[in-house]
Amino acid sequence: MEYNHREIDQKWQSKWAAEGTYNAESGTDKEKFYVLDMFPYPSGAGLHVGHPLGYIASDIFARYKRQKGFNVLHPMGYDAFGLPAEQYAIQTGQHPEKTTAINTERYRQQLDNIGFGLDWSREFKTTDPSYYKWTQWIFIQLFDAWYDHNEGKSKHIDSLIAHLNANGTEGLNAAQTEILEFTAVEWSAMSEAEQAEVLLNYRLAYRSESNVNWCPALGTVLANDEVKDGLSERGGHPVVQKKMMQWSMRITAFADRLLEGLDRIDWSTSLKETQRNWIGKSQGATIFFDIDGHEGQIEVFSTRPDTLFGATFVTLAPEHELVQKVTTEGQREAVEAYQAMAAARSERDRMADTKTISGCFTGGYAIHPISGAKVPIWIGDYVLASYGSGAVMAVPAHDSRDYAFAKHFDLPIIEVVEGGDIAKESYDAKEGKMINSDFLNGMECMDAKVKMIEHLEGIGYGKGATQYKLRDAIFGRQRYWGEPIPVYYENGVAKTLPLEALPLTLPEVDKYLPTEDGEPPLARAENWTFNGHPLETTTMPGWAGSSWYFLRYMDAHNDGEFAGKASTDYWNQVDLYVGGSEHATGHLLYSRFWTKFLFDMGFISFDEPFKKLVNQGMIQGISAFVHRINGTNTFVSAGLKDQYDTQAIHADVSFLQGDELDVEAFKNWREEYKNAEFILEDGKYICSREVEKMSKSKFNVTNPDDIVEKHGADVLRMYEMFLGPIEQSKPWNTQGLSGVSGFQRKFWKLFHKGGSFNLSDSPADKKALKAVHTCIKKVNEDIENFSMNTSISAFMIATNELTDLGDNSREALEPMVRLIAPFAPHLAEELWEKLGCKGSVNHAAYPVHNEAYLVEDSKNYPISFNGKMRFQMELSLSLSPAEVEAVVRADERTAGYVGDKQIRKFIVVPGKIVNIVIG
RNA sequence: GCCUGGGUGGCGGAAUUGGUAGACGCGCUGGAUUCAAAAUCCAGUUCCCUCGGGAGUGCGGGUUCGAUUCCCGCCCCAGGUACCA
Repeated sequence: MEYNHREIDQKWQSKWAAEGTYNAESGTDKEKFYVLDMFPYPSGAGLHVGHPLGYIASDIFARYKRQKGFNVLHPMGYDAFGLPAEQYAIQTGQHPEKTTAINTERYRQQLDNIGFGLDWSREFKTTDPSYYKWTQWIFIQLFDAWYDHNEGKSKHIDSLIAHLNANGTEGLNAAQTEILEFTAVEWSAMSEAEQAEVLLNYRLAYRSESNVNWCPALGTVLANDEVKDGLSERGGHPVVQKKMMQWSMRITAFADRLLEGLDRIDWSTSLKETQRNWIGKSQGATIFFDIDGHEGQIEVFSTRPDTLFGATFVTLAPEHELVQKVTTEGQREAVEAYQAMAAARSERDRMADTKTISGCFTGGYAIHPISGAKVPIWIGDYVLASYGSGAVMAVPAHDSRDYAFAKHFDLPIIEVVEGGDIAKESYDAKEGKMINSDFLNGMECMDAKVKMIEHLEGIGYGKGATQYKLRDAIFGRQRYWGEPIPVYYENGVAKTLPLEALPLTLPEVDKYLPTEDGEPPLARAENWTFNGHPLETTTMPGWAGSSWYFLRYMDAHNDGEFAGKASTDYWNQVDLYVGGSEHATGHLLYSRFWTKFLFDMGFISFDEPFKKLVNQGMIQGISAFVHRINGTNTFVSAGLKDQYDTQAIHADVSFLQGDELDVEAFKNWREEYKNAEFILEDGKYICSREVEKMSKSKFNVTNPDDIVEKHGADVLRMYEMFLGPIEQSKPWNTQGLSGVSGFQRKFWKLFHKGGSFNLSDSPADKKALKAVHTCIKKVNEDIENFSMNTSISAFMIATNELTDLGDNSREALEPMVRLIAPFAPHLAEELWEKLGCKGSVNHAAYPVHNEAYLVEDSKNYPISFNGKMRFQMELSLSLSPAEVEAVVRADERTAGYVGDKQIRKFIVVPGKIVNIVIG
């Protein structure tokens, strides 16, 4: 009886859907388990075999947990706002909502084909107004909040207003855009507009004039994580710096907590490290230099205040506000020329070219805060205006950039930490004894750092300080296809919409492009106002909707709250989150930020969203190339291509049988190849192969639908797992499927001895039970460790052994059905039904191994003979070393001699193995 | 440059705390079955070799009775990040 995968897949998928087999239970006293996949952006290209890899792994885990008796939440939805749908809309005039609906439909079909155990009753798209109503609501909560560093948490803006009313800024320790100081009286005297302006300085969602990454080609601003190497992540267009009025999120207020939280979650070290680098905490000191002949001071930040005695000049960023003041008449022309040049260089040029040293002397001098020496003030574009105070004290002996600068402009270099050879290069290491440093001499430099900070604080010329690389996140986008920001402007003052007015839905526009005078597309909408006041025209970035979606699944249809407290308390953190590591500095950081905020405000009771995170690797495609001889329409087989001058062209992998090209199929592919000639080797045309990213444009895509159609969903599921460790990237190879397909057939045959379903009720063979329980043990361990690839091997081994033994007892085979259910749910359901068992196998208890079936008889065997002879004995696990020795002595062969050789030594590993060295 | 991860057959990849390296699968070779092919089944498959063995987990050392595993020094690959003071 053959396994008909088409019929069986169909039968169970409909049944699951009809019965809601995978819907999470409500009002249960079972322990919960929340498994989540990073929801997809439904692109027009549909899914390829790489996309479901993580979904399959999480599905196996979720099914396993369900069988272990947990109430499992495993939902799915779509992250549907974003650029591709909008760009398509710009080109075709079609509303992005329509494109999104079509793509979503396609994704759903493809996902259903694979037989995922998902709770579709909680499905939503981030573009649903019923969802983004609450994204907008969260924005309003952020607008109505500030961050109190004294208490280390976010608080409602009313508490800040109360503080300002009573004390002004006295005693205030808030996260802020710029440092403000005023009294309660001054505060009260301000107009409403002035007060609103001041409050924006503290709000967690705020509007300010700031330097942004502007992408002219896309016509929008981008967040730091959306820019790679000075180009936009999407499209690869150049990005320039520009000052603009912008909505931002004060994520920097949470920098320390975002770092600290990493210690409490189970993520990969590399991912945590990526986030730590991105946050970029440095501890050091702020140091003040008086300016020779002028009022005011230059503030610098240094992680090495211990080297202050080695500071021989000060460098300001070209844009630094003090440049104008310190520049002498004689240097003014040169300085202005340098500033102009630096301003003309784009961020990208500046980054690409870090070798060229450039700078200019201002003519002014700063006063060394301790020695009182005059040190020259330079400007140089190696100093970034946006980090720290935009000024550095240059210590060329112990900083490689300062060293290069000093060498280039012939500035003095003073060694203050022993250990390097400063004639050759700077000594940047943070170890060594201090020299040439007055009261620090002889100290270890890290001790000297502490001492110096104390000293500076004592004389009022500096204080300990911490800097972060992390910047506030730009939140507004000059685009159509995003959540409207729920803000209107009354006499120029930004105000948020009341809850009754939400959702603020996207208006209809005639075109999805900016207006002629550069306003965002929403400005095209007729009557884009609230109560007669103009509404904000920028929309939210792609990461807004994905920063809290895991909470919505807990209570997906709640119209009165983003999610009810009872639901969020029960489901709590996501226990297992599976997705790609490319979201390390975007989504995964922003959702941690929003979670901490919602926690502070008491809306949820946990402050880290994802307890355990697994990053799945990418499945690559193996592209095929044909080689066309330049200037001809003749193609030469791969083995002969070096004899010609050729160009490699992608050929569709579907034309290949192994590495051999189906020449006819290729000829019919495109008009230009119709009359192509082929130079064969051994009568075949062989293509060369290369592993690349799987992509439509490389013609190396495998569609999961085709695999499901040919081999069934279970084979696809098991093969994707069998491919290798989940975290690793690996190429897709369709050939390998036959192994898993053959396994499935063999497994099915175990239950169909003699052609029809046939199990014996006699007791199982002892060896069969051993094979089954070995498999149970291995699979349980593998799933817990998330290494499902070796589970498939374990299934294959057990199946081969059972086939060889010819055992078809119910006792041995019934547990195998429950065991394989998470991997091959359709197969398992079918067999479960044939076994006459009640209910879905997906709710049947997961098998637990019985140690008694696994015990080996102890045995002795020689492992090698190499000058000395060694015996290795496997003994009972419970023996002490002394007992082991007794056993060995009792053994005839080891009673002092083995043959004519005397025992030299026992090496006893307690509890397991004894080695006996003989010689 | 810095941080993180990783180098095992023709390929994907296995190897508790150090204990017979190469499980499982693909591919390949030979055989059975077949008019033939596909499918299926059986046997073999790390490399070298004089068929008795010898070498072998990126390279060079070390610890150990014993190292893919632990330590030291290199090389290479992948990802992240980059004038962040």
